[in-house]
Amino acid sequence: MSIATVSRVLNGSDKVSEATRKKVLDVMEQNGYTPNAFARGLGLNTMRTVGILCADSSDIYLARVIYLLERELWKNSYASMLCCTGYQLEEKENYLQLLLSRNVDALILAGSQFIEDNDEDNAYLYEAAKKVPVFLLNGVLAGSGAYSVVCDDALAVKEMTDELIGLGSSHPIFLCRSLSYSGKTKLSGFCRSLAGHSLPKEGRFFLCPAGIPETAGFLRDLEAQGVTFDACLATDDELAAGAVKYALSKGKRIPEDFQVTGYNNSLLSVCSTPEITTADNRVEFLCTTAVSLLMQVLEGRDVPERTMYSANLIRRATTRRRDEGDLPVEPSK
Amino acid sequence: MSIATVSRVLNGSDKVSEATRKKVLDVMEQNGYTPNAFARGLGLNTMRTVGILCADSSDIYLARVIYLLERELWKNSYASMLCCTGYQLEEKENYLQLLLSRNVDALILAGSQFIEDNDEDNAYLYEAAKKVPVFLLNGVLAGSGAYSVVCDDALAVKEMTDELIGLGSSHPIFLCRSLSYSGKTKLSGFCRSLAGHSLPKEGRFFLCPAGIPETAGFLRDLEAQGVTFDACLATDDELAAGAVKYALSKGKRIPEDFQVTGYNNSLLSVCSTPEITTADNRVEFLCTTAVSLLMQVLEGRDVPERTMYSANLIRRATTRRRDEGDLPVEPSK
DNA sequence: TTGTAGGCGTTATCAG
DNA sequence: CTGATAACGCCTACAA
Repeated sequence: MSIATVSRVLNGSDKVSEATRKKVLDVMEQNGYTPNAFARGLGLNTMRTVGILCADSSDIYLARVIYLLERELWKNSYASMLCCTGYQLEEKENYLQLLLSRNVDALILAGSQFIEDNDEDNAYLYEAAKKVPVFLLNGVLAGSGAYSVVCDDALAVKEMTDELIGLGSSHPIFLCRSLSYSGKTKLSGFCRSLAGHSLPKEGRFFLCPAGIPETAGFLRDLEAQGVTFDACLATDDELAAGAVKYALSKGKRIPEDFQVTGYNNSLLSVCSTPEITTADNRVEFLCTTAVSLLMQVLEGRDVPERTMYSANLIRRATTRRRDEGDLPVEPSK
Repeated sequence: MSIATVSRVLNGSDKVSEATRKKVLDVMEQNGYTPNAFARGLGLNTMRTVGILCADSSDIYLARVIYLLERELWKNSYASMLCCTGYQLEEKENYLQLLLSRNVDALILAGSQFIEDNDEDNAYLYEAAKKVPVFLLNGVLAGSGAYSVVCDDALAVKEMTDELIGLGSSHPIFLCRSLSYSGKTKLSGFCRSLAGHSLPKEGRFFLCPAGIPETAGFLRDLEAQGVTFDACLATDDELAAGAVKYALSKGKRIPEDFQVTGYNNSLLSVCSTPEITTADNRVEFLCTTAVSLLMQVLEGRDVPERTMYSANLIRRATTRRRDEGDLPVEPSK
């Protein structure tokens, strides 16, 4: 019963007789032996760990992404190292360095906050991608070497805008929290729709501070400043909830006087009253796909560097109805 | 410039001349050298990593806990290994084993789902606590060896119940998702209040399925079954939001006909209309305290095994007012 | 099928 | 202050 034999048992080698295997396992059990992970890592050059980066895991959407990623990785016997970077570029770089210095097997960047406008600022991502597989969720890196899985947000927003306009809105506005990759993508969908309806896009989109009451206040200010709007397309459900609060506070009827759409089909969309029409961007699909692709990459297989899928429109009470045949839909949470 | 010197530079030893230190750093820079974390771990017997266990990181409350813990640990240069165990005992044990087998420096169990009724089922926690410091957030282990930081939920719920009754409710009910440690604690506060007002507690508390529409449906069923209630104390804001939906669907006026309180002061409490009266259990305080204590334990210092703090009542629109002097309060998110 | 021995990349303990 | 050198605990040819 040498050290080597123990190692073989540990690694499930088939070159061990059933008898000794059992004996080894017994002894391990009795002595409460746990192999040293570091030494193991040294030898195998991996600890089966992937680093997950996100700006803020307390965001209701990202929280769900994190959860699903972790569960999926665990199924493949990978552990997850979570890093909440915040929104500062420098912090993101620091965290990424940390992860790399810990020899993670791969990186998953959750959320579109990781793509900077200035491509130079993405250099560290390119560098990282040379060392380990890097997966971007809802973000695309130009030259790449990294993999990305993205939802076709532009299309979804375009369709939503088309629908709002079709339902009678003549002055829709677009509200987003920041012009991140996803913010810009969604905005492009909004603009495409406006263009298709020969509506001007100038002065129709706004950056809005975070928070539900803040958003409501922001819209009240907008109205006070003389901006006309009869519908609001928000880039997430929280903003949309704020828009709903705005309408309620001004005595506007939803959806008769004012229509609202959110994004993500989160709990907030059904917590709000009236319940919010939103886009379900299928987080579950996003996460299982990403992890599945990642596993393939780690096995050395070739996978497409970019996969895109589309969102589903969930019609609820903040938009008008053309017909009444629809069934109620559950939030994705 | 031997290997030993490099090591010393890496570990910031003071026994290196400034000249050679600089030279080493230069060479490291040029060759893009990154020390091997596993070998490092082998030598130091730590990788400065703590394992965070939670049942479901997509829960709006736990998500915030996770976020705050990670940030706080990172400030102390510890990385976080996240494990979402779900609610099955077996999975919890598996995850805990995984973490232990990876030689984490400590464990943090976030949420009260980790304390089982049958103390035998907590054996694995006691075992774990013998190997590394174990911190329980919102949960207490009887004999211990583990540390716990808990909010005095019983008191908070008692006060809320007292207040509802004082404001005219004669038939309050208590709604919770499960009889976890925290569920039971809150329930005890509820019962204490009822007893204080000579109200019977029999048939006044209920286990309610998850989900906002489900909760609303549950209350409608309850009413249909002939249960009388004019106020609902929910153990979290999601349940409370469901209760609000119930009242709206039945045309009850809030708070005149029906009062509601939530718990956690989460985004849901202000997303709902009307906004929900809730208890702020100060997650931030919880997390910073826990990590700070953990750091002390890791430094070998003695810290109390149990620290308790109290929640703040946040009065909003789902409960009646005695006086009107209060100021609006922001959610803790 | 099993045991032996070298190597993995650091840290830490000694001498110099 | 610096340089050998023995751990650290496991993995993996290679030998038996």
